[in-house]
Amino acid sequence: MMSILGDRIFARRKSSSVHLTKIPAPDFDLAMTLDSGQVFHWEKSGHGFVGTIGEQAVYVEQGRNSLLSSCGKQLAGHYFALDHPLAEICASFPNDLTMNAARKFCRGLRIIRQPKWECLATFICSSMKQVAHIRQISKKLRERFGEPRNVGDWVIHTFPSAERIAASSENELRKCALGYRAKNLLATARLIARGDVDLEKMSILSDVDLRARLCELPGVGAKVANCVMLFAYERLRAFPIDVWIERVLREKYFPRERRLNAARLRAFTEKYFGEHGGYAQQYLFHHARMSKTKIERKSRGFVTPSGVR
DNA sequence: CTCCAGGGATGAT
DNA sequence: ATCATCCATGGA
Repeated sequence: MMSILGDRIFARRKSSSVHLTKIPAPDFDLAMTLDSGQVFHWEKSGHGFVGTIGEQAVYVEQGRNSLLSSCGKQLAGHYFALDHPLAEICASFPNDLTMNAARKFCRGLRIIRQPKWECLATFICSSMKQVAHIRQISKKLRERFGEPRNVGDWVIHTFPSAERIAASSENELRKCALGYRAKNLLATARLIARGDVDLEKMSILSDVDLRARLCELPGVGAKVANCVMLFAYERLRAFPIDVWIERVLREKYFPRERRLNAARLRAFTEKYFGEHGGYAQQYLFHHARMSKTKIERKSRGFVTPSGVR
């Protein structure tokens, strides 16, 4: 109760005490981008969000056709991919009812450029977890193992390095609500900390080779590999298929179609959604997720009270 | 309370 | 090569 009130006052003071630079950003929706399930650590604060870009703490806020940022234009512009030709990208999506609805709903959503280790580690923790849970895990990892940084009156934490995680223990990681994922995160962190795997050098690999190399890491399968390729390696063709996307594909693109395995779904998505398939996937994912939670909220008011039984 | 979640590794057909 | 099970956790 006290902390909630304190946070609000804090936020207002912070947003007025930090100097913001204005970056032209037509066709950009900050809130949609940060709430679309591609990045999990940004927190609402005042009229904007507080988070980290790499090692730096940053406050960002939506402006009129612009992005207001406490950090340099270069850093924020690159992170939020303001240079992506969004109109062209959206125009490359297939022209069908499902895709058109998602494209309209997600206007201004951009695939951002995340640090590779941070993105990989977060998605290793994402398996069989709801977005809200992933946010909690990310926060706990940062608060326990990351380094504090200041922005305005706020203190937030960087995402811990692979070396720091590697120096931890499975038991310690499990305190961050990781469950069985702790072992995988620790094993992958150790491979990277030891130098057996160099995420930066893997940038030169082709899509096929990069995916294969990522899948060699403990806790990384096709889905997580595609997320990391899309969100950290700027492979805009990578098409992660999770439970939400699979549901959309089956219901909208293969209604009443038995015998649909992972291989056939993958073959379809690769040829149908094209060179920016990852972008299309993110639009479909966010639209489906927002639509369902809205329906659930709406129907809840009409449901008979629980406890009747 | 039950249900389910941005899955992956493993072992059985 | 496909398919079934198990794995921890907590918000809805």
